[in-house]
Amino acid sequence: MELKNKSKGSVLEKQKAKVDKKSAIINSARKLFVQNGFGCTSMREIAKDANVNLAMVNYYFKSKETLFDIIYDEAFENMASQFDVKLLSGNSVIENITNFIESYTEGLIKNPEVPGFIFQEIYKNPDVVISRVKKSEVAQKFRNSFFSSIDKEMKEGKIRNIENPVGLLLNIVSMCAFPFIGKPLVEKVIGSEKSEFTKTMRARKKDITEIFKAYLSVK
Amino acid sequence: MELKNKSKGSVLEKQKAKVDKKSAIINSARKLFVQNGFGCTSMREIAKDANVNLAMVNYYFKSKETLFDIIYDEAFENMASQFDVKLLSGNSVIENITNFIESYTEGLIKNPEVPGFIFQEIYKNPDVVISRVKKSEVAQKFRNSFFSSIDKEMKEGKIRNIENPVGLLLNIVSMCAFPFIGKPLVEKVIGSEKSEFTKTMRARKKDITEIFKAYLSVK
DNA sequence: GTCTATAGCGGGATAGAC
DNA sequence: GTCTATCCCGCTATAGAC
Repeated sequence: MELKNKSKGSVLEKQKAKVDKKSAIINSARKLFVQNGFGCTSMREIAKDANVNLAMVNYYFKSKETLFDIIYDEAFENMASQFDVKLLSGNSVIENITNFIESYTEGLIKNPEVPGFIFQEIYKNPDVVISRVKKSEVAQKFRNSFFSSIDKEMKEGKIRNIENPVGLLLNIVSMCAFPFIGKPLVEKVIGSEKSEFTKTMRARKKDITEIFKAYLSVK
Repeated sequence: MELKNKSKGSVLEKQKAKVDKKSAIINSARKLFVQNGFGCTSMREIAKDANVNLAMVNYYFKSKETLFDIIYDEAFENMASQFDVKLLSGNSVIENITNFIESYTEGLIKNPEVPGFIFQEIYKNPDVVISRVKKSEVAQKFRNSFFSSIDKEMKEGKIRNIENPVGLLLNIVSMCAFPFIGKPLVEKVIGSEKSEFTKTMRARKKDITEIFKAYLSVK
């Protein structure tokens, strides 16, 4: 009779197993939390999806909240990493806007489920999102560059008069992010092709940039 | 000794109580479903909030799903009722867009929680939303009017060339609806004043209209 | 119609053997 | 580290007394 042999491996094998299980849990948690939100995802589901014993999930991550926070943090990291030096190299309002739309859209294409995920949880804790954005150095630098370039070019008469620069930024973000929040819906409307969504979002970059170019150029 | 007297009223009183309880349940259900979504709202919470025995909720509404469907339907009705004849009276692209932004924004101001609510549940069942929009007669008529006016004015050279009219409509909807989906966030950013949000959203109507006027006029 | 009580399930978390 | 078994809780829904 052969007995269960699972705990007979070397120390090295155990460590490897540890890493594998941890990341398997993370992967399943990400998938399920993003899909169904915090409230509609159970630890049992996560364990099953990760092919791991339920007790292991609590062993590695202490609680459901802890695990969720890791996934939520990760989502922000993924988006933030998209905003790099390129974003800060704009020398005019139009350049700033063009760079932003480019970076933001490509970030969303790489993480299409992130906005929906973040907004799903926004109602419970809006402050988490705000503090995250405030912490981001790139976001701060971009804001400063964006608003001061608007100020400057308005005085020079290069662009139209903008009464509410924050509103302008909100409008740009709206156009970029909205289709991703409503992705399941937009996909249905566009058609069944899988790659179609990405293609459409990529094409939108030009359109959105064009809209704001036209708007700003009217004096 | 005075006994409990609750079931001693006349038939008329009972009917009144029935209506009161029913609507109390509906009101609490709306509040909680909209706030927390289907998964994170319990029948116990609803009953407690409505000051009604738990069994009564099932007695009147059979199941949680049934109750939720009523609230979801209601949300669509509220938005749809906003799109009336005014919306269909546009004789040009600009008029159509102006009317749409006006109607849609005012509808959202009256039901600010609706977009967040609908989007919260979109991931589970996008088809529900699509079939609802397709059913709406006003929406269909507006679409036809909108697209044919674009076609006409493009040929006449009155507006710029629009390669993707659906995308244009998506952009308009994006700008109008996005701040409402992120309302808790936007409110924090704008400031603590309660009426400030509505004021800001109302002011945006002019800005958004202006953006598309500028965009369309560039040949 | 109204309530209490409870069936029956699934949730998060942990104790304790190995 | 790993697993089983279990605690204790809250959930939806309903049976059944009044």
